[in-house]
Amino acid sequence: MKVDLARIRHEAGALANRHGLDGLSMSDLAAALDIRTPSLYSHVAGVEEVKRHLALYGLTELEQGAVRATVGKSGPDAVRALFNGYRAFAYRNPGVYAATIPTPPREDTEWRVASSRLTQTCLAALQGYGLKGAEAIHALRGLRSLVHGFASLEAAGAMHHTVKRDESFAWLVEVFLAGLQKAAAQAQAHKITNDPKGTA
Amino acid sequence: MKVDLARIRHEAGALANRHGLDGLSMSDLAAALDIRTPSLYSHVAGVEEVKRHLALYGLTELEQGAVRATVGKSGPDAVRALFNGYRAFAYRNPGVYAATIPTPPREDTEWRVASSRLTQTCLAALQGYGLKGAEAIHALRGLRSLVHGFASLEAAGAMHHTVKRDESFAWLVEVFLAGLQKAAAQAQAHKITNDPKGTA
DNA sequence: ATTGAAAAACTAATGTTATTAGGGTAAGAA
DNA sequence: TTCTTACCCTAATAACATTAGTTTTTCAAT
Repeated sequence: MKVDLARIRHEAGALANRHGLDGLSMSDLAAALDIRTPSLYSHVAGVEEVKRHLALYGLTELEQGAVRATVGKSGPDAVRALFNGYRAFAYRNPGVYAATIPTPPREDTEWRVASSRLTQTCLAALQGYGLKGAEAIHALRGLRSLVHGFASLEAAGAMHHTVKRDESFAWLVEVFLAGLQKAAAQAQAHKITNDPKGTA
Repeated sequence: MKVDLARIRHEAGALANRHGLDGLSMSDLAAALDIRTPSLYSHVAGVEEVKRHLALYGLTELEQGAVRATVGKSGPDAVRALFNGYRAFAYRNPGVYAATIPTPPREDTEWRVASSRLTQTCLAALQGYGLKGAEAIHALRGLRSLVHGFASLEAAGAMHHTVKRDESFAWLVEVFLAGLQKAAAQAQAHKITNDPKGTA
């Protein structure tokens, strides 16, 4: 069968999901594509580039999923939907998800763009809370820390009681939303205090 | 110089912190100890066992740090101190910290004990909120997800604006505490509703 | 249809790492 | 002092990534 980038990405993703991102090898990938290992180098420069393609794919999927999940929603509903979609993707594609974590190198514009698109979409989902400047960054980082932490502990097998994992995630999301609410209210109060007529 | 387990652990930790846990190799470790690679096998069974020792060390440090940080504190103060200590350790020892994440195999009692000791200490720090059953587990998982998520994104270089990282972490901790507070209050309310005289 | 260049496959070789096998040395207990 | 054990060594094997160099396939232009 024809070997192209799409198929490489697909098989690499499947392998990474099965054996872990670190367990992904050029040998296994070549075998899955039914060619010899060195032949892979006609298509990709090396294992790093394979992982880079996985990262691009994962970031795009996450971003599109986030858009689909949050469209037409706002406030807590949007954030909840974002959380659930994000976690579901990470849970179903642990290897691909892991590839999205490293920070792209400065010179890799394509990767950086994909990464920042996801960031923008997450920020958009938080819009309803009206957080400004540093607060918005804090919220964004909090959101990412929360999903990433939960998803990677889940993937590491740290959470035994299968039944309650969804419940725990939902609980944590609500905790976050409550805190977010409070932060938004305080920010609002400050603004009114400092600029009562909202003319700033 | 004499080679023993303590020195192996020490050098392995240093290497893992410098080059990442995955970058830790038997070759580098042997070189750091000034012996040939195969000689390492007189002391440890392989790279897996080296990582296991790192995990044991990391779990112990985290637990002792948590105890030291929270002693004499309760409620939000205890949880805040736990968060800060946990993150500080992960930040200063990214390689060792990464070793503490995988779930120990069923048969490895020592590792499992170290792991569950840390869990118990975290639970103890949350005691003040009086959460019962599933709620307590949710809170515990939430706490771990937050620190782990934040610490590993931080280690991955995901958070650029250096200045504000501490601020973001503090913000996230406060969000969690606010949510915890609310959850505790609701749990209390339910208890009173269902068993007004508290005789259950 | 034929040819000629580019793409993509192959074999062979190099270097790195983990690990095992087997042999020598030095230190400490009998 | 001798013997045993612990610890070091060299040599060898196997898995992997990658490079070099060659052949085959493909496909577009004649």
